[in-house]
Formats: sequence, C-alpha cells, structure tokens
Amino acid sequence: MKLTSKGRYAVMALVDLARFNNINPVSLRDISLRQGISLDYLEQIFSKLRKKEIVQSVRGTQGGYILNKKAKEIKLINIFEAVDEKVKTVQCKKESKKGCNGKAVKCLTHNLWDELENHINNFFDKKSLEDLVKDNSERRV
Amino acid sequence: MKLTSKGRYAVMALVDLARFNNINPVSLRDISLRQGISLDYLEQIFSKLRKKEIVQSVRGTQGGYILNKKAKEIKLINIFEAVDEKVKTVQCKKESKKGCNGKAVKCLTHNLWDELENHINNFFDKKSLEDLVKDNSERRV
DNA sequence: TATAAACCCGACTAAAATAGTCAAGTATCT
DNA sequence: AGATACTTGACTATTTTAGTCGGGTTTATA
Repeated sequence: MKLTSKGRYAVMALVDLARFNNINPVSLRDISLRQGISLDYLEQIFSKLRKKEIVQSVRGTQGGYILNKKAKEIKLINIFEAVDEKVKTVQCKKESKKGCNGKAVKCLTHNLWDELENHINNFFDKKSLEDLVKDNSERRV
Repeated sequence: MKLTSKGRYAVMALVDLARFNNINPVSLRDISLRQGISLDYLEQIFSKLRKKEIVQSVRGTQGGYILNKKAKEIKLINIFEAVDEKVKTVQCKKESKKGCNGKAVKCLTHNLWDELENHINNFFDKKSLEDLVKDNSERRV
C-alpha cells in the first residue's frame, strides 16, 4: 500500500505554490527547482489540477499558476482526486447489485475494505492546504 | 494509493481459515476454491505467514494450515507486515540525520506523510482477525 | 515586432512492481 | 504404494509508474 509520486508531488507543489501565492503567479520552473521535481512531470500534474479548477494558469512571460480557491478550501482529497490518485482497496467496486468478483455474495472482507477506504479518505477530507502551510511555517520558528 | 492483491488475499484467506479453524487444519485447496484465489499464489502467501508464525502447517494428507495464535491476537498489521505489504508514504524514509532526498531540509510535506502513515497503521493495529470473523457472522444473521 | 518565458498537449518509453505460473520436490496419512 | 498437501525457487506476462520528448500557443517586454 503506497502513495505514488504523482500524488505526493501534487501536494508538495501546491504547498510550495501556496506559500508564494501573493500577487504574482508562480512558474513551474521555480517549483521544479525548489522541490526537485521534473518540469515535464509537473506540467502533466498541473494540467490536471487546472482542469479540476484547483489552480488557474497565467500564460506568457511572467506567467505561472495561482490558486483558484483559498488554501483553506482546498482539501487533500480534492488534490488526490484531481490527479487520479484515489484510494482503492478493492477491485470489486462496481457493486453489480449482488456481490464481488461475479459471485453471488459479498466477499468476506468487503466491509473491511470499505471501512479502510473511509478511514483514509476521512484523513484526506480534513486536511487543507492551509493546514499544511501553517504546519510548515510553525516548524521553522 | 491502493491495496495490492497479496495483502487483500492474505486477509481474506485468514478470515476463511479462522472460520473453519476448529479441530482440523484447513487446506489451501479449499481456501482457493472458496475464495477464488490461485492455489499457487496462496502457497506463496502462506509460506510468508508461516515464517512470521501467524499460521502453522500440517503436512501430508488431511493436512493444511491452522492459526498459530488466537484470532483475537492476530492484528491486521501483523498480516500485512508478514506479506511485505507495509504502508509507504515517502521514499525518503532513511532519515539520514538531516532531511529528505539528500537535501539539507525535510521536504515541506514530510510531517504530513508521517501522520498519514500513522493514521493508516492505527487502523490496522486495532482490527483483529476475530473482529473480522465476528463482523461477518453478524452480517449473515 | 521579435524574442523569450511560460503554459499546453499528446505520444512515447524504460523501469519497476504485481500477480501470477510452473516445475520439482518432501512429508504424511491410509 | 499412492494420494494429498505442504515447500521452494525460478520464471514470466502484464500493468503501472514515472517520467521524457517534441512539438505547439500565448503574452510581456525590450
């Protein structure tokens, strides 16, 4: 059970962006340099974040990205969903009226995985980008 | 972020085993048939479970596996650990005194991933095999 | 108005992880 | 002796991940 780089990078990049998100847009180049993430990869990630309206882009020289909402209103879950990093605990998600894996009954542990999914998503639901930025500045004092 | 089949199968198989774990050992063949898991794959999984002393094997005809502890004492976390299904949220785990990724500072989100890991492991720590078996028999009433 | 900085987009690919399969055993009950 | 079942290690196909690459388009500014 592991978190992929895509999700991790997305969060790291947005925390970075949020910290510098004053007047001017922040370029991916800067984020790339500060966070050590490949620029090309960042572009892919931000393309998704933009489509889900988490960030806005500003094209042209001096362009970059800005947050599209307040940091407080951007939850981890929104970020992960935007980059297709959902929590998946079972294959048998389609719930075809009956049970899992084509069988007539729910698999023995179906409830467990549902619970686990909720447990994790609950964590992602609570944490906002603002929380992360705060955590970080506090730690530096 | 997803759970792999190995971990999922391990739990499913052990719940199955726990339910039939009366006097006689339970053969992997039976578990394989009941749970729809490849026998060869189950063998790999049980080899690990045995090495970590979660189950005991009984060889020969009428052989199979039995739990090596009470179902109450087997926690999900023990099962996942046994089959190498740990929760990994960061690459930079080696904590080389200083920070992550060879840099001098902890990455912006390091604390977050630690928290997440704890949150998930906490769930795995609490759930025992007994809980799962109970859940299941209650649901059938 | 030319240029460079930056976003935009889709296709491609190497490496790693996953989810098995396969073959050849050994132990034990009947 | 034969069948059942565990034991072990090597092999492999598939999928996913984590990028790379090559071409765009937009816009500030010199």
